Amino acid sequence: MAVTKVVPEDVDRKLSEVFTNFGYDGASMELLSQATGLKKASLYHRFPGGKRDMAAHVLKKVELWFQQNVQDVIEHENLPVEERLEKALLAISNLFEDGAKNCSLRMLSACSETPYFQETIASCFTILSNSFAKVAVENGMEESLAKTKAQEAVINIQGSLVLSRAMKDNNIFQTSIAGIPHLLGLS
Amino acid sequence: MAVTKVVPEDVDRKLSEVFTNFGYDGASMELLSQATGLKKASLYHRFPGGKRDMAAHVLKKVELWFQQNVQDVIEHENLPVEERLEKALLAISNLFEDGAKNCSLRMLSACSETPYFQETIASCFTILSNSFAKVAVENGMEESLAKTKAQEAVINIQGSLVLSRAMKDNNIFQTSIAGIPHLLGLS
DNA sequence: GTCTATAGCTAGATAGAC
DNA sequence: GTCTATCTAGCTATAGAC
Repeated sequence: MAVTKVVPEDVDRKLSEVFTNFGYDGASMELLSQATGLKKASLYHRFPGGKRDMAAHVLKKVELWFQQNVQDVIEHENLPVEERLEKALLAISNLFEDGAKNCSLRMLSACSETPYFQETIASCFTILSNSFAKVAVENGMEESLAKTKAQEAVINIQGSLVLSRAMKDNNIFQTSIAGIPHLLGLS
Repeated sequence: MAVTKVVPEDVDRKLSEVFTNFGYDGASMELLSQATGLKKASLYHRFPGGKRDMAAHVLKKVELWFQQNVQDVIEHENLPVEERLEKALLAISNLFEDGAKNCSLRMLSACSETPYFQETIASCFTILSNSFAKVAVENGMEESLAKTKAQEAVINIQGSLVLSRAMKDNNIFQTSIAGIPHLLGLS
């Protein structure tokens, strides 16, 4: 019998880590089992659809994270617009560990099961882009330009993460994040 | 017996396609065999180190491609600087099929074998970045700013490819490519 | 240099005890 | 709800004929 209970949030976090570090095909049931501390049969009990269910579940959690830590912060927090943006960007920096961690969205957006994940992945990018656009508009930028600049900000995050890890230089990511307020017309 | 000879260039291209579409772990020997038309034992004859050798070989070809189609074009072609940049950007657009195709560098930069590929992948990004910087400097931009802008251009290419495929909208990639001359101080 | 055949292993997935 | 034990299919890789 298990002496320590397995907390669901810990399981979610570990599953996310394995998918993010190894990709969908690289994340074997064995790795997922070792990381969570749950035997394979237990994982299948929680996720009857197997790996695909686990990855879909992880992505739904990521979507929720972006809603809470980016969208809600920018739309509903009682702070000046530049501080709401800073708070969201800080959360994003922490999520990606200043450029040291891969993006789960990207890691799961190019595998054989991607069609099952595509909608949630696109939703995450849309949340991010719409939130950035809201900041720019609130600061006086014209709406269609704001949408363009917001998409550029999302592109900068993804692109700089790719390069940071390929070049082993987290400054690339950090510089890109630091440039987003200016890109959106702030400061 | 084989009626048609297997041309090495075709094998290289097919190997690249499978790794680019499925990633390293998703590219099974069976898929690689079917795509090239060579049986598994024949692939091992050509690449004694197996999949790792194949991926490393593919990446060396990609590096050569960037040297010939970007670096050499920008450094040695007898054309005005803006036309050399346009030519290189057109080659890049074709390489990624206007945003419809994944980037092999990115697909191979996050798997268990990545340490063996890291140097070549970083070299490709460096070639691209240095070439863009050269364009900007040639056009009068101060050198350290040129380096920053060139890196932004590479980030835009990678990031827009990620987003284009996640959002199923090739315009994202095409718009990013179209913005690179301006980013580097041209037009 | 390409093939057929197969070894040896690990993958994802399930049965059934507790 | 977690476990041990196990199945089958697929994987990487090799042996040896032609």
